[in-house]
Amino acid sequence: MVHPLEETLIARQIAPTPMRLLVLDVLQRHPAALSLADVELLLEHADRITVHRTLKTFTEKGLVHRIEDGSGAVKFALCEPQCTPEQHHDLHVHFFCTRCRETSCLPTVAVPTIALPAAYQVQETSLVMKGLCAGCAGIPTSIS
Amino acid sequence: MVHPLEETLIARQIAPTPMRLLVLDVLQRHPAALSLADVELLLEHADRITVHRTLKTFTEKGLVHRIEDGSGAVKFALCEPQCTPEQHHDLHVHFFCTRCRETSCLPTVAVPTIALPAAYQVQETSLVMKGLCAGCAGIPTSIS
DNA sequence: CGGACGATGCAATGCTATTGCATTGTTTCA
DNA sequence: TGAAACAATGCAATAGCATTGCATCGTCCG
Ligand SMILES: [Mn+2]
Ligand SMILES: [Mn+2]
Ligand SMILES: [Zn+2]
Ligand SMILES: [Zn+2]
Repeated sequence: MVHPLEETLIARQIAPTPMRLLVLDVLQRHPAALSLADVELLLEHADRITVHRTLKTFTEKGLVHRIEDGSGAVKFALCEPQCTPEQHHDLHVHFFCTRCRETSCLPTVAVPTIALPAAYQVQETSLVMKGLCAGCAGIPTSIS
Repeated sequence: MVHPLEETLIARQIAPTPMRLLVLDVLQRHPAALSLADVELLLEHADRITVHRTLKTFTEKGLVHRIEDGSGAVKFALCEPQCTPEQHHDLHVHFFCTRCRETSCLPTVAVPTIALPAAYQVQETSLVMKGLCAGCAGIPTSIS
């Protein structure tokens, strides 16, 4: 009997090393998407470069997807189980909160199909909405 | 009679300095969105920092909009005449070509309205599509 | 004239991402 | 088992973009 975290990695052809299990664990525990710096902070003594290469491997194997939210740092979030590197099944909208700077996947909000002039060959669509998240919406920006 | 470029700046409450006129001119001449480095290259002897602050001023005054295309560098493109810093009227899709790395505004392709769970307060929507542009679509990636 | 203000330009810094390279750990196979 | 082969790790260094600090310059009043 293998640990569930190990199974997840093995299913994606990723050798389950201690560091990778730690990174996967922290990704699973956190609802919001995490940047490289976030993971580094949450894994107190992890080397930044190793985490970077771990996230790169995860991305290449279809375990996580990259989110460019305009915050300056790329965020990472777990993919759906049926995702592969070639074919992603979690083509959803992402939300970036301008107050708490957290980025979330919105699995229930699919990216709509957009028709482009025929000359374009679309490979990928990224839809990021910015504003106040559920937690921040009720809080005024400052007490004045 | 004032020069048309000067009129454009004055209409946006921007003092028409020589540097600003040069940056506006290069933005008008180029169909694709330009990064800070692009403008710096096109304006041979311009100081990088001054161009940076010029683009920042233009953005704050509603003359240009920022495009985060995931290329690593923010791109800038002219807004429609009726845009203001508070209210943009050019909420269109942007296209990033993965081959020539050019980013274009698609003024004819509007960003669709996306319904989010009520708790979210949306301020802005960014929709970037990636693939091959009209010019690059016909060209194979390499001769093999 | 002289101060106030904005614009400019050089230097320095911050932040994120990435590469080089030596070391360590693990698997393979004779 | 033992050595080669390979993968993973960690430290150092570098690259690239963005931003800030600060002194200077120019212009516009008063
Ligand atoms: Mn997601
Ligand atoms: Mn645009
Ligand atoms: Zn928030
Ligand atoms: Zn192209």
